[in-house]
Amino acid sequence: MVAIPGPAHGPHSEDDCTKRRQILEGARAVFLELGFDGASMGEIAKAAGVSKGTLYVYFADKNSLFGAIVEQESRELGILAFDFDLDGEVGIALPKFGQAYIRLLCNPRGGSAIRTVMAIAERMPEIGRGYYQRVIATTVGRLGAYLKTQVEAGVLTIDDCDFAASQFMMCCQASLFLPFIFQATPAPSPEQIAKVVDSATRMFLAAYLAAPGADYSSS
Amino acid sequence: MVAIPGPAHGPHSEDDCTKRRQILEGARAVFLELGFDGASMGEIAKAAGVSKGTLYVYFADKNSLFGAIVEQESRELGILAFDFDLDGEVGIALPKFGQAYIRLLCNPRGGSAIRTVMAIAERMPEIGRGYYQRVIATTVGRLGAYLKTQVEAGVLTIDDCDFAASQFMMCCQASLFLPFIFQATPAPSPEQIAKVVDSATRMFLAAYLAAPGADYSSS
Amino acid sequence: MVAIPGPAHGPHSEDDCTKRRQILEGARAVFLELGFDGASMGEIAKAAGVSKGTLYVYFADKNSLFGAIVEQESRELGILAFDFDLDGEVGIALPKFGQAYIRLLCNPRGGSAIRTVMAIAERMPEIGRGYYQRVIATTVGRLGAYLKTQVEAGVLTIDDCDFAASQFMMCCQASLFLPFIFQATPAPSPEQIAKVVDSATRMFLAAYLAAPGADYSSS
Amino acid sequence: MVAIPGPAHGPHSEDDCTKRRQILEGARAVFLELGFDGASMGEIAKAAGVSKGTLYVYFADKNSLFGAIVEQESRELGILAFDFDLDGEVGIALPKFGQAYIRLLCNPRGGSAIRTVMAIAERMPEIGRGYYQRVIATTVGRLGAYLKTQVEAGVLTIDDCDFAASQFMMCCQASLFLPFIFQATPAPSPEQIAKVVDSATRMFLAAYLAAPGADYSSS
DNA sequence: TATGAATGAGGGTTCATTCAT
DNA sequence: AATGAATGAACCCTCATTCAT
Repeated sequence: MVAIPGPAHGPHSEDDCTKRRQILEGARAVFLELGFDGASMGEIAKAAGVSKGTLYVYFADKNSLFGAIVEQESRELGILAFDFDLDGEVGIALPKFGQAYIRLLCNPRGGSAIRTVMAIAERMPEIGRGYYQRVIATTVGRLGAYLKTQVEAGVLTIDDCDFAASQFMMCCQASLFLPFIFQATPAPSPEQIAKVVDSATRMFLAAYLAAPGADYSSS
Repeated sequence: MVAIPGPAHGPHSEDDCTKRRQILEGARAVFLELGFDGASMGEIAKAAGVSKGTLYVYFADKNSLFGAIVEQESRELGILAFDFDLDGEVGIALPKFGQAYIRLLCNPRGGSAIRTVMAIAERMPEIGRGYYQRVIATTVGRLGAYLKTQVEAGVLTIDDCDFAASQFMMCCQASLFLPFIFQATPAPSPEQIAKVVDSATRMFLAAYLAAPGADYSSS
Repeated sequence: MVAIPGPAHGPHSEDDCTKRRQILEGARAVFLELGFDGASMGEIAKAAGVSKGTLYVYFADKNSLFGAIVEQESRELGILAFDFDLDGEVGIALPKFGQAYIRLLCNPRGGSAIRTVMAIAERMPEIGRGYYQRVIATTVGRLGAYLKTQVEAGVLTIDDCDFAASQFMMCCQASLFLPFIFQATPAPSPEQIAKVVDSATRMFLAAYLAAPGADYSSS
Repeated sequence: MVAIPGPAHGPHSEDDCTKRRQILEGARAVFLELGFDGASMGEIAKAAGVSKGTLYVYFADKNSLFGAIVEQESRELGILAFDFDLDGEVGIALPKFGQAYIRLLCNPRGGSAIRTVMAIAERMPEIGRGYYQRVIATTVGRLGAYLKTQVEAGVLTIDDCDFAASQFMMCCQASLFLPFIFQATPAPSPEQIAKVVDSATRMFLAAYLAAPGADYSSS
């Protein structure tokens, strides 16, 4: 379902990537704005500045092109997640991480991949699953690993670090993500984000800072 | 963009509501299963047991019909939110509320309204906004109001009760909602839900149970 | 692969047949002139005087429409074959039959079904087989049955009457059918047909008229 | 409509013929298998092992390439016809000829030129006409010439030798060619062919073996 | 009011052909 | 001469919408 880059499709001259990237860029814009069904190959071709036929030189069909977009998008986000600066003291690391995460989620540039993928997940479960694994699960794992170091350092008391990571990440979204995704409010400002993330951090630490009998992550 | 019930559209005989409701029911099933673009008026007519032409007697066009569905759906969910049993002690009320909320969100029966509306929110912002207001904001408000009573009763120490409500609700989703919506896992079991909600409750109370200097909801 | 007339497709009002026949007529003209691949649904719609969409109200797809044309055509030819006047003396009956058969085969009105079906038989074997059965085999069987009566009457001496029938029919085509089908000559005139068929008759009778040791139909 | 070999098209280096023949070979395979419309230039290029662009170096367009294929094919068949062993006694020569002819017609290897050309004859009459002249008419003429020698030798009594040749050839097809071309039966076995051809021979000789008043070829 | 036949614009896709390299 | 990337017209088919009944 996902376009395999390589010999399967697309020309192989030196400037392959130019046209290919051009198409991906146009398709990204159109798909993320209009969704899978709402986007038409004609529109995509126009946005990419190529002819409709050329799309099919590089991608087998609409599904493949969409798959490539999602894969690219999720790879980029996955990479971003790995760039998160997760060192040092929890009181510093958590807010930094949380802010970066929310900025990623509530990207003000047009078209939300997360929305588009959610939308299609029922009809194209692999796409949804793949995106979740590459973006969400990866990021949770990243934060979970950091939490684990803090547990081992005796700073935090957590039973299930990945679950706690997920709790923190969700908490950071409070009052921000849903209004944004439903278009009820514009993308949150850095200040809003900072405030919400700080509150989430305090909440999280109230629950998990090492203290006798203070582990709330399990029953 | 949303069908206004009344003189603008729809017949006015005695069994108006019958046909209209019949159509809404069919349209609901098809829209929530296939999304706005995936649903066709023919399919909807078949599901509703009426002719295609009849759809246009009651609704101006596909957009209007969709708007009516979303409005109905969100009104129903809003009502459900008001049925949440929010009395008594926080240690009891919060888990009950949280579980009901997650069950609502991660409805295992096919076709998620939340996904369908998210999907279209970029192209039809009023639809998204309306849904958010009627479902999410309402529920947050409901929980916020309850929290306020507890603050006034001296049980909790919270500055912004609606924001805290949102925090709790997001916390309850940890590890459940995103995998579900991305089709990475099946709908969570009641046991899973209970466990996650319990943890969220403990976290929430660790942060907000009334104690000197324990308010984390504001800077 | 063949359109089933009835509830499967097409509207069911009183003048069903009008539109349906209109479409079949247009499709017949275009298919038989241009062949299956050469014919476009747009062209057919134009020839039929309906919109492209309407074609799909009456027929599921291009294949079905083509199948319906071939079926109709072969049914008509099959009926014609049964109308052949096959009574009385062989010296009268055979030429009459042969002439009717060649007229049928070398129909001067535009578009030869036999050619169109031959053309597609490799890719749509059922279509070819069905046509052969309904048109050729039926006609051979018809003549074979007549020959049998003459054998039983002691007029002819034939071992395999259906094979002999096929021989006669092929003989009647000599110098007529192939040039016609390859567009090397126009459709033969009645006089040409009569001459060729008479010769075939004489040849046939020379071989099969009852006489001691005169059966040539088997080894 | 048919590519003229010479200055009009095609390069003139030493290995011209190599590439050209390579293309013709690939095109032959694809055209005869899929028909004119079913064959795509891309498929042909692949089958020929050259690039799509190269096809247009040697042939002006798809029509020209097809014309060249048919011309080549018909020339080859015409040559085959001239190789038919037509000497000696009619009782030997006729069956030999008939069998070779039917084997040629009912070629069991995929892709029948005769079908492909018939299919296109209405839209490209010159192609059909050319094929008929080069293949059918030539072969008829060849057999007709032989028959003439036998007439002159006093063995046969025939008025129109070419017509009689056509009669014999059609007779040989009885029960074989039409079922084969319509895909109603597989290609006939050598045994079936032999039997049918023998019967045709006996029939033919019954009609035309020299005897007082035995000429059936004219009125 | 309710129907469903009819429409035609637009969907994704293929392919003969061109042209810069 | 040979390539193959690029094109755009045309393909089959779907579907929101209209309208005569």
